[in-house]
Amino acid sequence: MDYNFREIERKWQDYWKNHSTYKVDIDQSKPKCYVLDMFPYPSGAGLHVGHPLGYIASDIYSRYKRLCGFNVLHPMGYDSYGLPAEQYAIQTGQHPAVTTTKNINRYREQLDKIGFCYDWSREVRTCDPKYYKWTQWAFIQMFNSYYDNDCDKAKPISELVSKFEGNGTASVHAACSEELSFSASDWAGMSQEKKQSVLMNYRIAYLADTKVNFCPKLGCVLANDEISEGLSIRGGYPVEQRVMRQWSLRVSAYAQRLLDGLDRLDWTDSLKETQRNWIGRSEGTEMKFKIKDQDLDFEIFTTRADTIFGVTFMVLAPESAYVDMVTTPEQRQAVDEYLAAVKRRTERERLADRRVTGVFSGAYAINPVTGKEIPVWISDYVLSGYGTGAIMAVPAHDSRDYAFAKHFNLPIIPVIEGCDVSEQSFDAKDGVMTNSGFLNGMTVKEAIAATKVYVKEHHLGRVKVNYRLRDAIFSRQRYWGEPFPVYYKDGIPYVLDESKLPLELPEVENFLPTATGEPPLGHAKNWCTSEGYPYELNTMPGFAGSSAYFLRYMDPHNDKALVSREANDYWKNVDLYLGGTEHATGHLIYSRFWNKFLYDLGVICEDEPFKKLINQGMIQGRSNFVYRIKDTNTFVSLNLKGKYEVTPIHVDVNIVSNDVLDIEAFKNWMPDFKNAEFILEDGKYICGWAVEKMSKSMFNVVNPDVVVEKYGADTLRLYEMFLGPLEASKPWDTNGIDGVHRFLKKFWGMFYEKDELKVCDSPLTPEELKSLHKLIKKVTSDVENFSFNTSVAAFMICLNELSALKCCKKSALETLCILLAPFAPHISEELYHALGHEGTICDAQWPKYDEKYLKESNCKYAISFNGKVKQTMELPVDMDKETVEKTVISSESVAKILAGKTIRKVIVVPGKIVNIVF
RNA sequence: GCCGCAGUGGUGGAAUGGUAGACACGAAGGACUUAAAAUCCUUUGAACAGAAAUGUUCGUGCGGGUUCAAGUCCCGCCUGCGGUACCA
Repeated sequence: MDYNFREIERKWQDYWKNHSTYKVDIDQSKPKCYVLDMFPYPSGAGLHVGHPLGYIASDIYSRYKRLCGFNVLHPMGYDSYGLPAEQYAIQTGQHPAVTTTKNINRYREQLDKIGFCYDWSREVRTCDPKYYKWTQWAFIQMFNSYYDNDCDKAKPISELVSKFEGNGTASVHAACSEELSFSASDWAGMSQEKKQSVLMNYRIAYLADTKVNFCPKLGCVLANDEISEGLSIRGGYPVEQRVMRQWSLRVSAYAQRLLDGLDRLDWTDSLKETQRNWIGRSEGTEMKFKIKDQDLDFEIFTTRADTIFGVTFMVLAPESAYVDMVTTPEQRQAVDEYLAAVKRRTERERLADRRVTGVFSGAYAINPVTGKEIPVWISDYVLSGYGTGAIMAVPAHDSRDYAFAKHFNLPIIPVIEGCDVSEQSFDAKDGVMTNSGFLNGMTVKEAIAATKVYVKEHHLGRVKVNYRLRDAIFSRQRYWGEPFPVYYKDGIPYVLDESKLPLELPEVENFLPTATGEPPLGHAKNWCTSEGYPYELNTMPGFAGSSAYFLRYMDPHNDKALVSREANDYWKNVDLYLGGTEHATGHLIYSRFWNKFLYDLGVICEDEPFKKLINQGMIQGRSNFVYRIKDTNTFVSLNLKGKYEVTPIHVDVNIVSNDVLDIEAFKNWMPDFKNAEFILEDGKYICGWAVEKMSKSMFNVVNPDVVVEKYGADTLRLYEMFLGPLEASKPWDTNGIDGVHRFLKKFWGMFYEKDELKVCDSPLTPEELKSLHKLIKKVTSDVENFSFNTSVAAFMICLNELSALKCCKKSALETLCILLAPFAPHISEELYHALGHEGTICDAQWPKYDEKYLKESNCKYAISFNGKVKQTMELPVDMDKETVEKTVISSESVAKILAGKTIRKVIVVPGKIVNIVF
C-alpha cells in the first residue's frame, strides 16, 4: 500500500470536522494555553506559500501543548475592514461586503487544506456587527474616561466632573491636550457647550483639530506611507497639509506604562527596542524664556539644559502660536512670506529637501540664566508637534542649530572645554564645561543635574519627561470601517447609549466622497438618530478592530459583554503570539494600549495582552530568468550567456524544475515565445535565479494549494519548517521539497510491506531505545524553543537509524507517530490508527525521554596538541579526569607523537577533549 | 545619521568556547529496469601528495585580540537586510 496522502488527508480533515476534535471549552481541571496567530486581512490574491509559515509553527506548538496535557485555545478569524476592499469597490462597483466574503471563503478553503487545529467555532470577523459592537462599546468607554496621572489609570469622566465641581482644576492631574486652569465657580458658570469642550480636553477618545495629510481628489486623509513625493500613491493626486477635526485616542497618556510593561514581556530584544524607540522617552527640562519689552514668555524643552550659556538664538516652529505674538511690525511681511512658503510645502518635500530656511521674527528673548538678549527666529526644522514647538538653539553642540547658525551667520559659543566647532558642532555628551558661569569645571552629566536644580530653585521651569509617542488619529473618511457610535446635537458630539449598539454600517449608493467633501457615509439615507440628530460620518481606522480581538476569541458569542469574567479569568492572556515584525509600532502598540485601558476599567484581569511573541520571518520568492539574445527570439542557457548580449526575462517558476526550463511549457506560456529558439547546454536550458519579493509580477508566486495537491499537506508543513529558522527570512525553493516527502514515504514504508502491516510486538533493543529517546529529547526541547527546522532533521536521522536497524516494532512506531503528530498530523493519525488505536492521536500523551537510554558506553575524546586535533580515542564515559589523562598519554599512538617532548600542561574537558601542550 | 539583525560548500541551512559543514537539495558514479519514473547504494568544502588505505595544508566577510582551543567571546572595519529619522 502506497502512501496515498490525498486520501488520508481528506479522510482525517473530515474526521476532525465531524467530531469537532479541536473545539475547546473552559476546563478547570487542565492548565490553559492560548496560542494565537495574527489574523489575516483577506485580500483578493489569496494565500501564497509564505503566509502559512507562522500558522504552521503555531499549529505545531498548539498540538504539542495539547499532547502535553494543556487545554489549548487556538482560534482564527479575519481582519476584514479596510482600504483595499473599498478601493476595489470603487473601481468595480461591487459591494466590499461581497468581495470580502468571497475572499474569506477562499482563505478558509486554502487554510483547511493544510490541516490546522483551529477551533473554528470561535471565528471572528471585524466587519461583523456582532463583533464590532464591542469595538464601538470600547470607544464609548474611552469617550467616557479620562486618564488620572495620580493613580496612573483611566477613570470615569464623571469623577473628573465632580472634581471640577468641587475644586476646579486645582487637584486635577490628568492627561490632557492643553493644561487648563479654572476654579469651581468658573466651572459652574460655564455653558453646556463650554463644559463639553473642556471635557474633550481630557477624554481618552477625543475630538480635536489635528494636522493631517489630506488628498482633496481622493477626499481622504492619508497616512505617511500612502504618499510619495507629495502625491498620493493611489492615483497620483496632490496631497496637502490640513488641519481637520478628527477623533483621536489619547495613547500618549499610557506612554510610560507601555514602556515599563516591555520589561516583563518575553519578546525579542529587537522588537522591544523598536517599541522603546517609538515611545521615545526623553527626560529634560522645560524652561520659560521672556520676550524683551513684552509681557510675554514662552516655554522650550531641552535635554541639554547644561548648554544654557551657549544659547545664541531661539527658534519657533512655523505653526507655533507664539509666532504671531512675537513678530514685530518691521518683520511682519518677511515672516508672512516665509509662513506661506512653508505651508506650500508638503511634509514629503520638506523631508526630501533639507535646505536651511528660516526668518527672523524681529523679537528678542532674554536668557533666564545669563540675562542676555537673543534673537528669536522661525524655522521649519523645529517641529510643532514635539515638546513645546520652540527650542533654545545651541549651535556649538547641536548639528541642526549649527547648520542654521552658519547659514544665517549667527554666533557660535562653545561651552565644552577643548572642542573644535570651526567645522562642525560637538554633539557628544561628554567633556568639561567652560564659558558657563557657575557650571564651569563640571562634567556634562554633573552640569545637566546642576542646571535642573538651578532652574527649579529660581522658578525658571521644571523637569519634564517628553515622549515621542503621539495620540492615534482615529477618524477615516472611508466607508468600509466601523461607524462611530456618535451623534451630534448643536454641534456637540454625544455617544450613543450602549443599548443601541451595534450601530450598523448603512448601505450607500457609492463609496466615493460626496460632492460637499463629506466622507462616503454622507450618501447614506437616514443616517441619524430617531430624533433626527446626525451620526458621525467618519469611520474607524483599520487598527480599531484588531486591538481587542484576542479577548473576543475567549468568549466570541457573548452578546452581554466583550468577554465574560469567567472566560477571561480562565484564558487570561495570550501565551504565544505569532506574527510579522511589521506590526511592531502599529497593532502591537495599539492593542497593548487598548488592553491596558480595559484593564483599568476592570473588565479584564491582565494588563499585558501577549506574554510571548515570536516574529516569523518573511518567505521571499525565488525567481527564475531566461536570457534572450538582443533583438532576437533566441534564448541562451545560463552558462553560455556570457558570449552574447542578453536581456534577462522573468519566467514562471512553475514551469521550471531545478532551474531546468520546461521548453514546451515555455513556448505555450505566452504567445511571444511560441516560436522561440534555444541555445542549450548538455541538452538542457538552465535558468538563472534570484531572491526577490514574492509577487505576481516576478512570476515567482507559489500557491500552497498546488503544493498540497502534488505532495500533501504534511509534506508542505514539514518543508516550511525545514526551510530554516522560523524567525529568519528565507527564500522559498520548491526544489528541496522532495527530501521531506521522501521522509514521509519512508515513514509509511516502516509500517507497510506491500499491503501488509509489518509491525511486530517485540521489545526494543538498547540501540533502538537510544535512537528513540535521543529523538524525544531533541524534539521536545526544539519545540519548546521553536527550533522546528532542526527537529525535522532529527526525525530524518532517527528514521535512518531505525531503518538501518530494521526496526518495525510497535512501541517505537507508536512513539514516532505521537512525536510527528504536531508536524504531520494526517499521516500520524492514519498510522496511529493502523496500530490499533481508537479516537484521535490528539488525545495521546507526549512521550518523556529517559536519560538512562542515552548514556554512552564510550565517549569519544578528541586529543589535541597545542590546540590542533591529531587523534581521537574512545574511553569509558564515566572515567575521571586523572585516569583519562594517564590513559591518553600512555596510549601507543599518542606516546609516539609525544616522544622526546616535554609536556607542559594537559587539559581534560570531561567527555570532550584532551589537550596536551608541549 | 541612529537602532537592530545577519554574513559558514554549488543551494537552504547545522554546530552548550571543544573533531566546522548535521539534515536536506543539487551534482557525479553505480544497482534494478527494454526504457523512463520511482527506489536503493557510493562520492561530494578546497588544494596538494599517494596505486591505495590514507596523509598534509588551507578554510565560517576583512584586520587585530583574549584562550590550551574562537563560526561562537572582545575591539576596529567592510557588505547586505530591516526599522527609524530635523524628537532639541
